[in-house]
Amino acid sequence: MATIKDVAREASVSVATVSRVFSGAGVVREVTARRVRDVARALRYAPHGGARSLITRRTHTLGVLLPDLYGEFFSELIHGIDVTARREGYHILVSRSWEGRTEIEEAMRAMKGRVDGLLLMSPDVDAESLGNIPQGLPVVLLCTPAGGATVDSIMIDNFRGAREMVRHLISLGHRRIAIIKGAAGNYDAAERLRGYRAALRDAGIDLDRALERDGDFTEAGGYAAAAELLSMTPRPAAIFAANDSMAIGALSALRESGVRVPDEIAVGGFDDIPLARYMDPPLSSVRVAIADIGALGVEALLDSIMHKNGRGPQKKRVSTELVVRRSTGAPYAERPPPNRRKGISR
Amino acid sequence: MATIKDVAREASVSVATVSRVFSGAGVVREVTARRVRDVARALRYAPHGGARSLITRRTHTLGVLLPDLYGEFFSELIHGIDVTARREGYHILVSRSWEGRTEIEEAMRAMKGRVDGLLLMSPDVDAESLGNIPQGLPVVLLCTPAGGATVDSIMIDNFRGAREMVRHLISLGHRRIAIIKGAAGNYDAAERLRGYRAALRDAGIDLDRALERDGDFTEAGGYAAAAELLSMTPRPAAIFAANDSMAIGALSALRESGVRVPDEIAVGGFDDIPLARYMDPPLSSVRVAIADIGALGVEALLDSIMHKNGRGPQKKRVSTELVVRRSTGAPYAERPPPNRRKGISR
DNA sequence: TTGTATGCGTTATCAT
DNA sequence: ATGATAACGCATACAA
Repeated sequence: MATIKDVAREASVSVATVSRVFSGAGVVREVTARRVRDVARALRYAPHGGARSLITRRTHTLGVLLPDLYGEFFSELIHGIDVTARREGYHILVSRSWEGRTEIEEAMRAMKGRVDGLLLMSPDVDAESLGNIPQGLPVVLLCTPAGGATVDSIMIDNFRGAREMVRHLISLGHRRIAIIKGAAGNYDAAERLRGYRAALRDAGIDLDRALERDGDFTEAGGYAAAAELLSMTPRPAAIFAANDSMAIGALSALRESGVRVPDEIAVGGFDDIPLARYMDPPLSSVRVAIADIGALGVEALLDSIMHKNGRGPQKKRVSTELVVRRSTGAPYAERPPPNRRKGISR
Repeated sequence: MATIKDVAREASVSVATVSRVFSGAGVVREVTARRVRDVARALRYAPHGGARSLITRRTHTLGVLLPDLYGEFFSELIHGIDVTARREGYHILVSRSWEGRTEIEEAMRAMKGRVDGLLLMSPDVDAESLGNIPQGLPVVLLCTPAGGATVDSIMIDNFRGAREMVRHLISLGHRRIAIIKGAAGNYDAAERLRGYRAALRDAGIDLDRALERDGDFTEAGGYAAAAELLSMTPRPAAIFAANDSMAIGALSALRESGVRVPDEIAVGGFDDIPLARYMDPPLSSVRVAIADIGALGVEALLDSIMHKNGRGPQKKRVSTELVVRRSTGAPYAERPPPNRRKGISR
């Protein structure tokens, strides 16, 4: 593995000159630079990133710690991160965070000296573990309640989104509106529940705890909760699921019971994953600009890296948009337009 | 940002001792180790990964160069890579490869000294650009035709998969079977076309170039190609799309024209993306264990990293499995079972 | 325009 | 069991 010394020797120059050729800094006579480059190519030399960053104190890499990498949400999120980071000349070092605080802190430490900053999303992180981050490592939290910690964060406007969906359900004339809640202890889930309740209260509808069913963000959970709701008398007139996966599970349960959607029961979800518009009937949902979360996170992190000296913690919030489809009675069938996204094979 | 020296000074030991405590190598008296760890915690010290790898010559990081990060295919692929890498104690440094050879080579050089090996997937790479990789950097190719290059590679068994799907179509009694081809110049696409032709030839059916339509792996492309096929007389009895996205586009076109599937025209896809079973009718496809591609790639790469000295290039091939659903006349409706995958929100 | 020398934070070698 | 010190590969201040 050729080093800068090998190139210097072969090209009959000093290592400083080789360095200048590759780093772009300083001035080198064109003919010299040319000779250096030729030798480098012949030797298949490339500067050693680790060594370089040791002295420049810049890795041009962003650490990304996520709870999982699976499914459409994370695909979209990573895409948003990647595009933005890339535009600024940064690579991304991805890692799923491990379970529990200890492991997350370990993962964060492992990134020390390999990244210039950290994008962190984890249900298990709190202010105290944030206090254990290697000092001087900028961090931006993604969809992670800051818990009083003084770091930047990007959140989804869950409250407004949920409230808007439930208001929409109310505007359709429904009053017995059920919710299938998200995972217990989850921040987004709690906020969506809060939005649901606020909408009902604003409309002067009494809250009914029997209409608030537990869920876990999975299809199976939505299926089970919907089955329970069907056995109630009177049945709810509408169901708001705290995410689309659960709404899809609920749709399955309703279909199996022969309940027509939206005629007998209206169903709304949250997130607007691509699958939503393919459902039968197409699922109304609350669209979240997931990629924006990543993009905003990167921007905040880069900003934090540049202006290390305090700039108070910045909290940003990505907004949502109600998407009405047939499952809540949109008058016309929405035909999924041909999707311009590239196919799976490349 | 505390360094090993700071810790050594505060704990009244030498840097060597601190190093031993954190690297686990060598022996340190328990009481000493304890003192060192306490000081380290107080100083929020963590070893600097870059400096460490400079001398150990190990980064415990795998570079992943992909053409894109978008959609279900890459989500699944990265997941497979991540799980396997993680199990072996490796992080992954992800980057979309840039357009064209020059940029890819640049991206590969940028990884020098930051990763122990490279997982590379790119339509633009050839034997020559592989020759420009920083010397001594192990590489494994993913779904990338090796072009005579002497490196490890993991491929999909496109040929067998396509042949099996077309044989299935033939077994249904169809003889006029059309194909919507994948992107021009794409290796997987070419292999799937080859499988299609082989199946027809084996059955003694003459090839008809008019039944081989151009496609590009997108829904829109599938839609357009299907529309063209519908205008032919006589119409084809079945359509094999070289991936599911195009099959989904084709399904849209058929539905708009009021053509019943599978009664009037049968439709099969390739890849078996999650969406396939949600189609109406559910789409028959060729399942590819995408995550396995990533897993096998990581294993091959790790093996290559360990046994640097030649071991000839290894070529592996992940197999496929025909999944018959209603779009090619599976007798009963397959109801999507509740999906246990986690929801989009976490 | 180019070369020399120093240091980045760590581990490894060799003493003690 | 612990310490002193030389690498690791590179960038940069300073000298020439």
